[in-house]
Amino acid sequence: MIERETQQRRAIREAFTRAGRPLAPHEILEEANPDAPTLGIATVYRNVKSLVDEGWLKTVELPGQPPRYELADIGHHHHFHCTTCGKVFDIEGCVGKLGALVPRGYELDSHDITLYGRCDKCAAR
Amino acid sequence: MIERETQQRRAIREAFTRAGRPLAPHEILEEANPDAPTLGIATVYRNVKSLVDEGWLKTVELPGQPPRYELADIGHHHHFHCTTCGKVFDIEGCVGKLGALVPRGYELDSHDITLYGRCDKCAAR
DNA sequence: GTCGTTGCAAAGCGTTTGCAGCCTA
DNA sequence: TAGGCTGCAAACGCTTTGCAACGAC
Repeated sequence: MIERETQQRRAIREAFTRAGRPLAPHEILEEANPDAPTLGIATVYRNVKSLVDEGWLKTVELPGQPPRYELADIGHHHHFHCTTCGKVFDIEGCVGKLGALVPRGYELDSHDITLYGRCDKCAAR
Repeated sequence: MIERETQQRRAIREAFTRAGRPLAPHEILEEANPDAPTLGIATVYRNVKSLVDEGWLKTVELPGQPPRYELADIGHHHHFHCTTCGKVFDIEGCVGKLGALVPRGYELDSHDITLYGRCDKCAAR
């Protein structure tokens, strides 16, 4: 599908490896700006889509938020959404016994957990 | 703010008490159609907004989904999203020890848990 | 009869698509 | 050089807003 490694595509990849947290399309644009000042939002959307298709990125959906994306090679984890700065951070670990919550007759496949509060930088202020 | 109890507003209220689950705007339109066949989507949005403002409804945000709404007077709970029929159901109970997941320096305020799978009707097929 | 509310249509906003020119291979 | 990729602008789908007509009080 994607066959060429362009400046723009490289800048988008580096934005993710540098950030180390899930990025929304407009955050990608900002993060990649030093490497690719003329990068357009349409190019961000197109490259993100192909990077997800080829398994380099995965989609991170949080309640009430536009989709973000992060490197696909990190394992099962959840997310912390800072309500002050708006950034999203990865959280390690998971809780057990979610199956106990499911009503009789329902079949559980997977789950999402989102934590809300203040990140270390925002809490320190 | 809202001063009049119109046919449309009554139909929207009844849609929620009848459904007993979170409803998205288009689901409200369908559910209220028997009571208010000419109901317009703009009216749904305006009434939902005012019902949230006055505390009769609350917003239910699920990952990757448009906002839904449900009666505000039900307590803390989470949601089950059926990946077959697309409907959302309330789940009672909650897990503990989420605080243990939070990194040092972060402050936890609240959380969302979303379960995915098949509801009883879809699982029975 | 007043004036808040409704329904339509236009405006917004974020995302996707069409197309001519650019640039990687 | 060829053809995939980019950037702009138009198209889209969902939500919000403007406005004239309607209807609750």
